[in-house]
Amino acid sequence: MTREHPSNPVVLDATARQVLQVFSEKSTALFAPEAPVPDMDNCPVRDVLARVGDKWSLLILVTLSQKPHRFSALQRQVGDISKRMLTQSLRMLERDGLVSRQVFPTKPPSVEYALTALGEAALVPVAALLDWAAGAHDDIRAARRRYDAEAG
Amino acid sequence: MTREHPSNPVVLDATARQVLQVFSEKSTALFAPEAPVPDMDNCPVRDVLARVGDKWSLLILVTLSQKPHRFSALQRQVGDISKRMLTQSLRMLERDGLVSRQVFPTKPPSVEYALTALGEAALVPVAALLDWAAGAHDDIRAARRRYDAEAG
DNA sequence: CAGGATCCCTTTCGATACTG
DNA sequence: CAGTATCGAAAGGGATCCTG
Repeated sequence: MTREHPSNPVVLDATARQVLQVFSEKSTALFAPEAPVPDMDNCPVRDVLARVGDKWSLLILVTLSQKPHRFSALQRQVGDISKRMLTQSLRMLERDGLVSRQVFPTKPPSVEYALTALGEAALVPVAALLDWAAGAHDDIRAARRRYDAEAG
Repeated sequence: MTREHPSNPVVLDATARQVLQVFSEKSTALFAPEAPVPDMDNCPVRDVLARVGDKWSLLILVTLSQKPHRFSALQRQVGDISKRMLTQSLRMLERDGLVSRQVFPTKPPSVEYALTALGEAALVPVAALLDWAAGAHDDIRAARRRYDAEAG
């Protein structure tokens, strides 16, 4: 955060402009100096990308899209996630309103996690991205082999 | 990777099944035992998610979608990225065939980076995700306020 | 059962200095 | 200009132990 930024903003189309503005921490480098710097709590793109990009959130969401799960069942389903990370990931997802948490005061207690409507909606564009990724797999692997082959 | 996995696979629909299979390192916990364990080089979803989720790749792709950029111009546009991370990110994107790199043997040398067709195609589902994120921003922030308000 | 707290190792990434 | 090399701080994340 210490580097200097020359003021040479270029013309970006509206979509990319918005995307960059909400995404970049230092978007002032890309826009007029008087534009307000979006703080991190104000950046939905970084928020969403952080969830999508982290190790477990997406896997949890997809698992919950099948049906609601209790904590332990969720851990078994996801596979090799630790209780620590499962708890932590669920808290973030719950805080963002993507997952609901319902406690049943039985003995011993049971807690059921489920997708909210917002969580289900989130999976729509995510699924599209995953589909693209699956489709582009061959191309990516081919490019990778070419790259590694020359001057490896 | 040391935890044990009971063999209680559940029924998942085909899409989620594929997503989970390519995504989860321990997908054997979710599928039949005889299913081949996808190695990491064979997992396009993790690959793509790693690019989408990391700190700079997406910003670089969006910047390049405007027009090809030289190294220094790209660094200025992105904002507060270090040369180290810019180089590293570009190498990964180039290796995956999303970005092309062309060297002009001038003095001093100049290098131009541009999106490939694959890179442009990748931005389509990514843009959809970003659009959703922008649209869901208010809902997410509202949920967050509610969560933080109660028992903060 | 559903976590919280703690420890510690690994990876990530920024800063800095140097090179063809 | 376009990188490479090295270092250290910070974050991510697993293992383990403890609790209502």
